[in-house]
Amino acid sequence: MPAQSRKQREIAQRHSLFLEVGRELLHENGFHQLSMDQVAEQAEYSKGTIYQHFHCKEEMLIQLCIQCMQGLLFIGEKAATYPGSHRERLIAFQIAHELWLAVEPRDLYMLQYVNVDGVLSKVAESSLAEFRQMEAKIISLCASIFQDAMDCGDLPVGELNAAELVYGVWSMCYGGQLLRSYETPLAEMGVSNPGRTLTSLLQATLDGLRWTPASTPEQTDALLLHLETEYFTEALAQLREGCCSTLSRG
Amino acid sequence: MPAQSRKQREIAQRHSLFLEVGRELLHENGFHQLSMDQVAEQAEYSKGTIYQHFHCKEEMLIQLCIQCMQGLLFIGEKAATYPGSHRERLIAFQIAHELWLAVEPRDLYMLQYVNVDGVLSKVAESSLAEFRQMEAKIISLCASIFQDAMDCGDLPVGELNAAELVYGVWSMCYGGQLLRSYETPLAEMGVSNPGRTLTSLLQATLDGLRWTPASTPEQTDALLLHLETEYFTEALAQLREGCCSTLSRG
DNA sequence: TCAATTTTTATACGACTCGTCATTTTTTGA
DNA sequence: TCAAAAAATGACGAGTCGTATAAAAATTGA
Repeated sequence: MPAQSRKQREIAQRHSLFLEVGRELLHENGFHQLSMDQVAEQAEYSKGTIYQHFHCKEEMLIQLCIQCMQGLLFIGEKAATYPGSHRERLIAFQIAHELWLAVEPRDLYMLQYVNVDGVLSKVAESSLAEFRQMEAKIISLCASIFQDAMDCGDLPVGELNAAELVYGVWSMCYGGQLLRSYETPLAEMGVSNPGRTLTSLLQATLDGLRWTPASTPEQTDALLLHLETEYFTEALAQLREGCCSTLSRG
Repeated sequence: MPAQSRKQREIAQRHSLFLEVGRELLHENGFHQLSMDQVAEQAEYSKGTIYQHFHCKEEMLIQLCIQCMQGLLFIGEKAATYPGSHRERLIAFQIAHELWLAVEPRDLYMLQYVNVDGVLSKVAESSLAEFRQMEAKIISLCASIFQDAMDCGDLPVGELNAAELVYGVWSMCYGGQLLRSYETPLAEMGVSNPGRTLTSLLQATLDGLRWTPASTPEQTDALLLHLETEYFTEALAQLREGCCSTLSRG
């Protein structure tokens, strides 16, 4: 007895197809301009069929976001198990975030859409729960790095607890990526490499928190090089493949 | 000869009325749900008249954003002239940002809407120019604090230039406020006072950058108290008034 | 094999929105 | 007062979402 019948497999495949088409159209035109009729046409199914899979446009969006966050969680887990100091793990986590977004920068828009205009109030309860769960997992993954560093004494316990530190780092990463996605001319301002800027600033913050050992620019450069060209390459390749294979082409 | 004729004054007043009505409806329902028919009805004018003032919905949004940023610039200038150390000025700048948003938290949504869905590509060129100019002014205001601190030796010149430091701080403030505006349960996570968390983290970052004198939690508390209950009170009152007086009631 | 039943797909439709433009109303100036 | 100019109006076309009904296809059972 197969785990899924032929019919069920077909339905699941269609679901993936719709998501993939939706993702592409969303990237091209934005959420507001995304039309369900267009998705139907492009996927070569009727609108009624689409609405059997997603009871509203917002539901489609949140499912795309969940996919998106699964990718982030995947590479975040890789970062959290980096074989090095706790400090290196935290930097790896930030870099993971950077690299993940670099795979498909337009995904960032999805995460913005989903948080405005009452989108979350329209989606299915189960989808919202899954979304929140993904969020919580990523947060706790990051928090565990801080907590471990405190437990082993690398990071002295100060004013802020692990959750607060996560909030701060997350703010900086997320805000930094949003600002880059906006059309504000950062380069003209004098910010030539925003990702590297955030890493340096994060290192400064960790120094300020008295996280030992302190950082040097040379060490940071070496770590970044290693992470970007070696440690994460396989995970990134999987991520890229995962992105496209949701269509289950071929 | 009056600077403006009666007619011109009437038109300007109507313009303000439309913006005010638009702002309220935007706050209530979000940008996508904001209907120009509704604005027309609420303002007791016809839609055609509205469209004489704003050639599209997006144009209305960006004008609201410009108003919004004028408020931020106003209180930011107050922060940048805080009579204290450069370091205190920078903290004042962050607090100004916090207090400004506290006056009308829903304004943050506007600043998000305007940066997605190709809104900026639909607005009048002059509006976009004004928007960018406001942005640039706020950025350079913040950059000047960093630059002054470097010039006088309080902040050693390191890896990052003033613009890059602004980018980092701005990322943290903006990202932090967005995360708060989302419905993610920060309090449950363990972040009881996000604003204070960011200030502490900013202080840690400045410590890490070797900005002298170093901070202590007690000094920070005292500074915050002074800023929130004394230094900014008048500016905030003006901001609140400005918010409502755009309608030019009475 | 073939009719009855169930499931799946397609599409016409109502309700709503944006932005336009011909028509109506108001204002201006002789 | 009254004609010309300016401004305000709202019906309209085009396009969207989500639904509900009709058509088609697949499955069943004899």
